[in-house]
Amino acid sequence: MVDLQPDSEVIRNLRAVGLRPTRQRMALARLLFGHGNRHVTAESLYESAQRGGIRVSLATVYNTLHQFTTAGLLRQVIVDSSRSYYDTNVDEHHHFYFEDTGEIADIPSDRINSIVPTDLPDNMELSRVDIVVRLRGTA
Amino acid sequence: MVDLQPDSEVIRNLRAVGLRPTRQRMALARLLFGHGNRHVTAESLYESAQRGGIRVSLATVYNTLHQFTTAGLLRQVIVDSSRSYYDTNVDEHHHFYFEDTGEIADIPSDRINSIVPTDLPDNMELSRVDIVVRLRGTA
DNA sequence: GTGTTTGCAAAGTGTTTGCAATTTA
DNA sequence: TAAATTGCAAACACTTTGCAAACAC
Repeated sequence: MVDLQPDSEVIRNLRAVGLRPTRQRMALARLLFGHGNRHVTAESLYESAQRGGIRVSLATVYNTLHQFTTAGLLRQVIVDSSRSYYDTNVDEHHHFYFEDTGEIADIPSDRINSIVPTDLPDNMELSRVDIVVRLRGTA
Repeated sequence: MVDLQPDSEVIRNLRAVGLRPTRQRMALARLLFGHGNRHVTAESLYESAQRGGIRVSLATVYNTLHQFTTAGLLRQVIVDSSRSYYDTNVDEHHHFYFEDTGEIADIPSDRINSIVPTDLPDNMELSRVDIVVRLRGTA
């Protein structure tokens, strides 16, 4: 698996959002943004890092996920009341959540025209559709 | 505030789902189902109980929420990745989630015809709409 | 009386934080 | 070298669990 992002680009992207390009942040940025969309938890990203031989603490993974989210590089996905998931796709879109495995997949936009999609992944049945309209007080 | 449910009815309803009508379960059932729809967390229900002079432990509140959910009397609402909310309305419907206060309100069904409701509560603005299509493996 | 349920306290899980050591600019 | 970042371990919030005492039937 080739990593197409040169250091300079990763550095530039981090600087662009006001974050110092430390070894840990660069490595995590590569894992997250180097190969298409990902859906991660702190734990899963930490494991990816370990497998990739990246020395980084779990605390730093948590901090980095928050910083990237605040910077708009990641978006939190709420599908489980006991774990936080993060999505590298920050565009407006929705998700399949596989209850059995805890995995998440983007719903292709052409399938979400009706709220309840009729075209589900193979061997999967609908558990339920959750729609949460999140509000905040006006300024 | 009058409690319209006679003991016999609460007992019958609990028995109907295979749960012994203990003092704690009856009292929690009254709190939950006695006065229209409620959206609770373990902590909020525990506080309601305390305010109402009901002696029940937090552990029992957790256990009871699970039992009621398994029995189909409650439904879990996933809006926060660190707390579990339960809704006494188990019919298909959706929610407003007030990020500032952590409160939940049902979305009146006539407002959810378009995915993004145009008619929001006063002084509230849209943070975002989360749609999660929850799937499980076929049998 | 027998099996179920409760309450407590301890343990568990995911997450955050204080702070000294390290790294970046 | 000044400020930001890291990693560790301790602290945290929420939730679950083991087990003896209390309760329901």
